[in-house]
Amino acid sequence: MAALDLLGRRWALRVIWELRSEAKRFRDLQQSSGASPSVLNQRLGELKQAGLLANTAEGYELTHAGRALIEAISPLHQWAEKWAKGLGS
Amino acid sequence: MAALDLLGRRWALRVIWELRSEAKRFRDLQQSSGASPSVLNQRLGELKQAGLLANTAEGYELTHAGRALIEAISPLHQWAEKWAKGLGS
DNA sequence: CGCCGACGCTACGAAAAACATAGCAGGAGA
DNA sequence: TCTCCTGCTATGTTTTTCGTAGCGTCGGCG
Repeated sequence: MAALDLLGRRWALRVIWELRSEAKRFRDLQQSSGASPSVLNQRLGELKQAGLLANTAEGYELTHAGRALIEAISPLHQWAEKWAKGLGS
Repeated sequence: MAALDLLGRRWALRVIWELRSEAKRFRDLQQSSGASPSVLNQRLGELKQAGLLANTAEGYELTHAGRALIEAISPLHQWAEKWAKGLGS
């Protein structure tokens, strides 16, 4: 899983996740994710170079590869929800 | 995705991944993952508390919840392989 | 008993990553 | 020109991770 080197970095998966349904602007990503601008910019650069997202006129949005990643993450998301509920028990 | 707070930390997913097929000892995990003992111990504590793994007589191994996570990660793994190949093009 | 190795883990200082905050440069509109 | 929004950078501080060394315990084995 070499992809973990990229996606394991802080905010990387989070940014992808934030863009799952719509394009967002730099400052919006900053707010909704909570990352500081320097790191956010760094991650955006890395993810852009990895071909997962692109900066369009509407802001940052996922590429085809990025949307494929979202689908691959979907089971993980479902697991996360179940797991979060189970923590209280 | 609150689970990202836990799994997004460095080595967290990696440790889970290393345990996917068999139990491993502390030092083995250290070697195969590459994490330093202090962080590894920290992550192991967090993951243990999260109920994803346990320290048995055979070493660290995944719990039921941990194995469920592995299954949830599986599509991500497949995506990662395709993506890694596509980077060269 | 004493010695040895493997075990999980901790301590320590150094390096790297992420932090919060302030501010820059460019473009659009009034 | 003035103002606002855009993406982004600069700075100094805090947090995280790193690399290495070493501790305490336990089970064999002589």
